[in-house]
Amino acid sequence: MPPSLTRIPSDERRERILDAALRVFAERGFHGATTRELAKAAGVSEALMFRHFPTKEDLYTALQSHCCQAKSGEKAEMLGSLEDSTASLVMLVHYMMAKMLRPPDRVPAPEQALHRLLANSFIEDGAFARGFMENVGREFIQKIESSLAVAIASGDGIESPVQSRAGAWFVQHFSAMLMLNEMPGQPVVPLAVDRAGQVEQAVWFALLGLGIKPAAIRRHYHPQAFALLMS
Amino acid sequence: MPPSLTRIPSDERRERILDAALRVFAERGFHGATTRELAKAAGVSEALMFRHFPTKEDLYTALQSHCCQAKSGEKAEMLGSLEDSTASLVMLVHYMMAKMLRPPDRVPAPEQALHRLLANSFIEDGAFARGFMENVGREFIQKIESSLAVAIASGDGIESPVQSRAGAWFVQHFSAMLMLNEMPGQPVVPLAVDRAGQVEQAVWFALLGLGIKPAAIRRHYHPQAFALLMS
DNA sequence: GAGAGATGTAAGTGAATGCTTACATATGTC
DNA sequence: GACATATGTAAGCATTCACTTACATCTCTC
Repeated sequence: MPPSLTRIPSDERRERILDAALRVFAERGFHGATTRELAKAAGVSEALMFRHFPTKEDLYTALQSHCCQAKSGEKAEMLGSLEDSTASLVMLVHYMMAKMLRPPDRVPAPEQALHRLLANSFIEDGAFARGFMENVGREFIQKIESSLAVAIASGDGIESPVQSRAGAWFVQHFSAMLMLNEMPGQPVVPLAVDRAGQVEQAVWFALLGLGIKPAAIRRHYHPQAFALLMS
Repeated sequence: MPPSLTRIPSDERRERILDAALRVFAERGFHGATTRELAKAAGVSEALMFRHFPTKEDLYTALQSHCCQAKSGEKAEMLGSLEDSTASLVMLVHYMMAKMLRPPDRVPAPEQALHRLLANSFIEDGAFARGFMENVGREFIQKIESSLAVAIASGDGIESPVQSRAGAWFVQHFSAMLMLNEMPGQPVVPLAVDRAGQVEQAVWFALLGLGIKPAAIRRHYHPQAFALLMS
């Protein structure tokens, strides 16, 4: 071993390789990424990379489960401290839309890379996306679902054929597609001139779709206040 | 030239290669598809394929513009014969959702392949998806937009911050994500047990999101009748 | 029927790809 | 301090890749 390169414990090296692989796989896709690129991005030789991950495919799947574990349980505390109410529902929906409609340069690189991996999974067998949604999205969905049920019971929302569970996933799907739309450098469909108005419209669309009454939305949703709160 | 293979005019051969390439590129992605596979799927030698399309990338982009032209103007007449009204809006939204929520084995293979190409484009630079949306989705969006405006003016819909244009795209985004969700063999998020109920809920969500009043939806939307009409 | 040009293929080409081999250095243990 | 083991690399290996070359056959024109 050349003395120029620091000696590093095995598991830490493993993580560094995974971190680098996330970037490369996200940019190039599975087939587009070469093992040379992957090794170079991690700052190691191919041989060492292949010692940690016997095949390129092993690295890819290891990366996927790594992402699932890393993100899991990140915002459980925030959700736990939130009561089930119309206000919470409005809050959650605004949070989702604002997050998904961030301009691409405001999205941290690792998060963007994760999004690309997820999008790729939809085109492949969907296994990664399925696992990710189950581990990470579930609490979020459950919170929306229970808040929606309370909102309807309290008279803030109407009874409609849209069941709470399905409605919660609809909101998630809708916001995911808003993000997908912005994933290329230039958005596929340019929605509006100003981001803030865009978020506000998306929030209204989602809340109305869930059956929340316009009066209740007006009462609970103050976009500019929310924007300040979350920046 | 071996006598076993029929001689075919150049432009027809070109189309056959494109048809085969659609299948292969959709299944494997750009980097995953090899020129051998592409040629074999088209039933020609690589050399001939390269005579028609100088590089693999040329074939890919030619395929994309081929798809745009092929689909364009397909249902203009149906949309043209539709008046701007709440009924039309309900009809259009149901049509979209029913179409996007078909079980994968009921979606014709070329259409499914096109969807995969589109999804890939979102991960890449989005240029193909952008072109496709402009050429193909525009009329649809415009019809939803104008019908929505009429519905609101007639009192069937409320005035909300969601503008007609944005709302129309929201519906399109929402339905697109429903389809993406079903694109892998097994859906990423299993929404409901029965398809019909799933479509009905999606339609309600979209119409409510646009600001259509529940009473108006109930008046114009009769899922089972629509399902019969369209089968 | 002969020349021209289009349609077609078999058999490569160099370069790149995923992966291995052979070997060197560091570290912990007794 | 020497042995075992883990960390690391340089230099390939066989294969596959996108793409060419050289050549054969068909069809149209005159």
